[in-house]
Amino acid sequence: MTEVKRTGQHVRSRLSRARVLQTAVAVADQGGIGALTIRTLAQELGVKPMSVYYYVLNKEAILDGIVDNVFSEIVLPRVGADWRAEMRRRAHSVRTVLGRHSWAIGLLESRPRPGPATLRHHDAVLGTLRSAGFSREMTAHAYALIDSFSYGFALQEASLPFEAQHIVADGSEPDATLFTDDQYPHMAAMVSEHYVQPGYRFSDEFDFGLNLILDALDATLSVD
Amino acid sequence: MTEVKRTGQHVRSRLSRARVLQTAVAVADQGGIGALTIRTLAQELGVKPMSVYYYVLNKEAILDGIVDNVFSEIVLPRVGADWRAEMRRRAHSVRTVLGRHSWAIGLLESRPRPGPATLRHHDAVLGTLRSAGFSREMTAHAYALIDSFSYGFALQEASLPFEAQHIVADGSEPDATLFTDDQYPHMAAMVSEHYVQPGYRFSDEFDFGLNLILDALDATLSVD
DNA sequence: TTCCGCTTTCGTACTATGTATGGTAACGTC
DNA sequence: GACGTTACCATACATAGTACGAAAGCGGAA
Repeated sequence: MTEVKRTGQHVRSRLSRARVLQTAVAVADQGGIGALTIRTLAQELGVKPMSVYYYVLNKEAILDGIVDNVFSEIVLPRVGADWRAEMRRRAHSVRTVLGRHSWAIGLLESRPRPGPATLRHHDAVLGTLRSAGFSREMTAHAYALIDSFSYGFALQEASLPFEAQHIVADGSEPDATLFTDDQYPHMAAMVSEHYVQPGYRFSDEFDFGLNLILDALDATLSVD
Repeated sequence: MTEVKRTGQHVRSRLSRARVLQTAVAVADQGGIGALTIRTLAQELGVKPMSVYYYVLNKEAILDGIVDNVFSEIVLPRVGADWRAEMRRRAHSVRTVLGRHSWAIGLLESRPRPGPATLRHHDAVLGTLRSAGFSREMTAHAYALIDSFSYGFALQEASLPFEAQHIVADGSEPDATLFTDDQYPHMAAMVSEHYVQPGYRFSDEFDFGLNLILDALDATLSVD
């Protein structure tokens, strides 16, 4: 199970906080956050359960840690560069990363203590907006708005009841009964006439919303 | 503990799916979602643990159910009425309700099967937008945008690291070290010069973002 | 009243999980 | 080689969800 080690030299498989967190992310990615238990984590690490407690205080600390790990995957906007391009790049990164680790979205609500990567991230966003000429007030506005949209979009994507896959892959219409139901006429109409239409992908809504927001924010800059 | 019952008449405390879910919401509101266990729930219902399984398939079903219960608290937009007023009213309701039951935000990600209240809700939103004159395409855009913002804002509020309470009530500055740190200069500046300033409340950002979004959506209507 | 069958509630017990407590093994240093 | 420090682990306990099947309450039929 463990690796060979030579005099004073560990060849591999040395535990560390970083390895614990990385592996925890991998486990959650694979089986959802519910699959992340101390025991599965230890197994994946090739180690016995109690060993992980040498590197982490408790499971809560692991959750805090992996959320911060996820944040570290998000691309940092470059302070001083064109703010729209940077904000767009970052927003797309948020969506991609939170899509890859959708369990992290659910963890956000209940984790009020940000880690270093999270702070570094926020710092870069604020810096980019400020250096673009936004006032402190407008920076706060823009920051809350862009993040709300990005997180909320990721949250919606994670909980989508119908996905292209379902609809296409599933021979039988998926819960069509639910939507075709007369109880929800507008929904039924939108689903049949728009959402399930060939070209439609919910993910495309991201760019629409983001552009609308960035345009409107941009407008406040030139007025100012 | 249980109530008196007369011949054929139960005076109170009869279990039911509705009562189970209501109580579950109450328990989660009080102690967080972590406090919601079958045993605490049963206790609160004045019943033994296994009794709740007569009304619910399993704990997952309870979680699905309470999320739908939360949605039922959100005010429905009135189809046909002034869409901006209705959307604003609904968005505020979303924020209020999700603020009251912030554990529900974390549950959303992982619960792709909406309940009846949720569907009714979405139906009303879609109907309101459609009857306001938005095309199907624009309705889909607007719907995704408004909801992303609302959910995301609630999510951010739930995970705010600094709250007026903390800052005011806590004699000792709360983790001021974190923010004053030179590592995060822009953040430190924004915190000290804006966020902790007397008049500032994060919750006010909601109206800014919402107005910006509604204005921009409105503009597409008149152009059309 | 007694019996019966249905609905509702519960007792017991098994498995999984987080983790407290205190080992034990490995390793660098003298 | 002895020893303190670091890294890992064995055991055990409290708490979780819930399978399984029994019991208790009820309305009506006999």
